[in-house]
Amino acid sequence: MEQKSYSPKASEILDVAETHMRKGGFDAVSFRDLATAVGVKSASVHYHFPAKADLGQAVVTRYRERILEALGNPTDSRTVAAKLKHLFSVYTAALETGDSVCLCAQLGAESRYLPESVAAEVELFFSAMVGWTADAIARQITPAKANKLAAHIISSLQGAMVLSVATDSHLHLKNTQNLLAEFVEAQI
Amino acid sequence: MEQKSYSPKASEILDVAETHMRKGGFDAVSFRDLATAVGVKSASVHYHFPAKADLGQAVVTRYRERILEALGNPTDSRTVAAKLKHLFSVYTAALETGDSVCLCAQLGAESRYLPESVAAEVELFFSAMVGWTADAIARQITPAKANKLAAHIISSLQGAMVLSVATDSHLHLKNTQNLLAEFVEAQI
DNA sequence: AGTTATCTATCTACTGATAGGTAGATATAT
DNA sequence: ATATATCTACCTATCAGTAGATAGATAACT
Repeated sequence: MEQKSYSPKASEILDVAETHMRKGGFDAVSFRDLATAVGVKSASVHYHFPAKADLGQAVVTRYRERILEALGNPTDSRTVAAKLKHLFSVYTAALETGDSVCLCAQLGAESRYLPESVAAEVELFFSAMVGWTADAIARQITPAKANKLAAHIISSLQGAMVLSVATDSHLHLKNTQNLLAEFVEAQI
Repeated sequence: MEQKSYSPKASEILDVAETHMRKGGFDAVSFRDLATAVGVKSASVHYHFPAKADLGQAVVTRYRERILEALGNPTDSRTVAAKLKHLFSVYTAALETGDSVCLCAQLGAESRYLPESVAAEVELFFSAMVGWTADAIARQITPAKANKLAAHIISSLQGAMVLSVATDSHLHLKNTQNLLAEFVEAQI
């Protein structure tokens, strides 16, 4: 997993693109708007990211790498409860910085209309998140059971983000986290 | 809740708009595409729905009415398990007919970029769904607890739809339904 | 000389929206 | 019954704005 590095301007472009994409989806981002936001012309944005699919892919890849790095090692010595709490805090922070859903909740929903390369990255994000969570909760339970529980946890968190944004009440995410914690405790 | 009635052509337009909107969001629908699909000119689509916000609002309203009608009375004599099973079947059917997420998972994610009137309808959809579910599971538990549990159920189902579409594996929805059923059973 | 990062200028295609017109059905008034 | 008016559902034609993308020039740094 070599972390690709971007020039300062390219990073800036990715920042703006990510923010807009999270709020309005892939089509809510335009080369002109990006260019204006970072102080260049649209042709220069094409220089850094030749086609829009390249831009989308870069945004999602960087997003995944950043989140997974923030999550840390799922098999370290922390307790299951502590890891779960950490996972929750990452979701809460994502919701609060920007008042928008997870990038991949947005793009995942419109998966069928995305360039294939972008959709593949989105799928990879979800696999990685479920994988991390399964590793984090694996103890006495079987791997199969851990996987199912992990998929449910990620699904619930993603959905709760959508409801939080759509109903303008961030309590939905908190509520789902509380009930998930209770449920997982009983399962492990 | 007076059910608004549309002319055959207007209904046809709403059908196509709903399908496209579920797969690609609000901006994935264009007046020209709709017109071509139903065999008229774009100006005629504007005749039925003057502005795009009107179209979006109509699509969401009709969607909510249809789903709630399919759900039936949440306080009838069926068992809680039977009602929950019915709710699940509505979600499964929605996913399978069209291989796309719930209309409001899509629009809810991009809530901040929608015309206000459309966003309000999306919010109403979620309120209605949580309300129905809270009524359906209310028994010995307090209304406050029923509401929290209901919100969690709807959140989880919405998120599971997103993962199902994004990872192209409808098992996510089934998995979440299984675990939800287990959790709710233990709570009531 | 080659690479990097930008520019100007332009292209085609598409967006939502509007103005103004028309054929045919329906309703009202004489 | 007949003439007049209104309504429905479409049409043609057009608008200004924006989309992604490209060609070719320029300047700076290695």
